[in-house]
Amino acid sequence: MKPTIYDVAKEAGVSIATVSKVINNTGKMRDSTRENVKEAMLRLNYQPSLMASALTGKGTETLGLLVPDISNPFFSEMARTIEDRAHESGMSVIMCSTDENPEKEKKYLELLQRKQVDGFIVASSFQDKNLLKGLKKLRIPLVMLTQDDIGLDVTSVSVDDFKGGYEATSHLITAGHRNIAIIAENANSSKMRIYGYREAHAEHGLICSEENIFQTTASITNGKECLKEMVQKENVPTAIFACNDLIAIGVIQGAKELGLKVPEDLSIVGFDNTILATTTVPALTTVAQPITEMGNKVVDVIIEEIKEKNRGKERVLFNPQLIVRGTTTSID
Amino acid sequence: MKPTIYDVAKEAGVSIATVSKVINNTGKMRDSTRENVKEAMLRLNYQPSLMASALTGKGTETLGLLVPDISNPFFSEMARTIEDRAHESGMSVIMCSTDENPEKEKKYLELLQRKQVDGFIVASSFQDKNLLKGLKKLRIPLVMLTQDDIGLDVTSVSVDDFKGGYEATSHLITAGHRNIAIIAENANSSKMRIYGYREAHAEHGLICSEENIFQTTASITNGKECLKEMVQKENVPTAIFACNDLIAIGVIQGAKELGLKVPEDLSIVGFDNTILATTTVPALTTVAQPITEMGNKVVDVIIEEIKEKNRGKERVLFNPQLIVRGTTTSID
DNA sequence: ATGAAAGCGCTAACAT
DNA sequence: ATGTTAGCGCTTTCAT
Repeated sequence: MKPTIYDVAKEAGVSIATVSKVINNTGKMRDSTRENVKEAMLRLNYQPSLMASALTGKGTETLGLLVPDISNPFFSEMARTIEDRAHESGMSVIMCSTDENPEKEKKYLELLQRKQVDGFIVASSFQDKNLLKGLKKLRIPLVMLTQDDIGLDVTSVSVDDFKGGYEATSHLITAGHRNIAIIAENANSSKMRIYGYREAHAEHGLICSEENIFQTTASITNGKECLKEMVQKENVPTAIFACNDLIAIGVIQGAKELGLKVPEDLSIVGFDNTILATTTVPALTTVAQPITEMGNKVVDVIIEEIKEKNRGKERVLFNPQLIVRGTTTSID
Repeated sequence: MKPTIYDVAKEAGVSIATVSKVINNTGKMRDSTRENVKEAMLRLNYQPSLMASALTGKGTETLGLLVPDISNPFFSEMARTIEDRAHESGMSVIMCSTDENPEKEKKYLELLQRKQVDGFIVASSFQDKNLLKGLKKLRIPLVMLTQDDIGLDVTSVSVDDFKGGYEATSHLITAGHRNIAIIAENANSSKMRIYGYREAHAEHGLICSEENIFQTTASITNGKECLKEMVQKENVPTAIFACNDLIAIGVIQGAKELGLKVPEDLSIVGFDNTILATTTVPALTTVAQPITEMGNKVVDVIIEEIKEKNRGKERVLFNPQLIVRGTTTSID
């Protein structure tokens, strides 16, 4: 059997209370006692049970991370930095992929609550905001990542989507493009990117046709489909701003299949700057989210909230950065 | 406060034992009682605490997954299928990236033990086998994924690396290549792939020069470096078998920088068939691991082991499949 | 400085 | 069919 606090107490010839104190580094006692107990722990290879201590009201030292899909490079890269930062504070992370499916969202949220995670990080899109309200009501720490909801009074860490959309589009407009399509996701972040897209047009005195605004869910296939749809409608833009790298790659591949040259016939800008943006040829011009900074920040923030339950809610906005690579060029 | 089993008992007018029985669907009781209790649970929005039940000896319904790096698409894709399959059995997954660093391996192993995970899945390379032996000694369920160690009597799920290496190399040899380099990882799986590479040479009556065998760790940069090294040594092969997609992509990019045309000047075969293999141009010829099947299997197996602790250890081998795409061509 | 004991929310053996 | 009760391994208050 694994040794318990009782075994250690016996081994060290003290009471379990004393052992508990050395485990938690609390209370006062003779140095020799402390050493004595420590040695006993070592001898028995004792590991305090987190279950038991969690039961007494202490935390589980576990974070719940809800993402749409961990196999999407954007989220796996984000997850990696979250994992590392969390471990620095002795926290581990349980990850769940929701597929943006409200049933799964509910299921995982409940599951993680039963596991008594100390806090939740909810990334990019959560369909059922009421579930989140439920968490708030129970005063369970929650931070939203890469999304924020005006209706929900919750701390959030995201990139400035408006600015990102604006810069991507401006880049294209400046390069001479006048017929620019945008392929967005059905997410709040995309909504802001669309506004940025509009703003860029407005600022240059251009009007943007509603027909150039497409919505889909993030995947290579859908990106490809979208482009084909444009071609069928015989309204092929000279440039496309895809609201994430996955879609952008779909567009690149679709272009290839359709015999369109990138960037000569079609310029493409992505969003996220995942590893995928560096593996295409030509490499993808994209709007980078500072994934590492954001991941670190979101962990810092959730840990803060766990420590002092009702802190003022902040909304942290990071700056996106346009990274010009090979998929965009000027025309005329 | 969150309702406890006592609250439910009071609400339903029964004892906590009865409530416990309906939670676990055990014991016998009047249907009306069961219904009555269920309604009480609903009314209070009661969620049984997994902490408490874990403390009484039941499992935590949590799996520990150790991978080298969750941000590597191969592992994130694998993690995704593991997560899904685990959830089907009501298990969640805590993921940890070890970076193949023995310190981290140790740290995470201990951490997860303290969290009392019901079992471990250890993927691709674990430096310190002794740690694993420790687990075995404590009779903690453990399954190795994408690696197996002859010395360790442990269940494993992997792809047939020998066969994979053999097929990748045969494909190249059949295409007329005679100077084929292999870039391997410092892992056991790569060892078998190298043997497959040798076997293919032998079978065709070819000798393979030791100078053509390179070892590195998986990353795009390292792939690039390796190719440059070859060029410096002025021994540029006509084909390279990279032991994973990441390295293969590095080689592709390196080739581009060096002015080598793929596949005309240099054929390249990867391994894994991750999403990355589909985003390069030309798309990467690679050896596919059946990620979904493997992920499902490894979960099934670990759950079996959790159920009946000492089962016969099995070694499951999946078939790799060569997927010919654009980075290989015949010469002469 | 150290220890005794109550309790955290649950399970399971044993009573009733 | 239902309830009583003794743990599970730990924290924490209150004594000593």
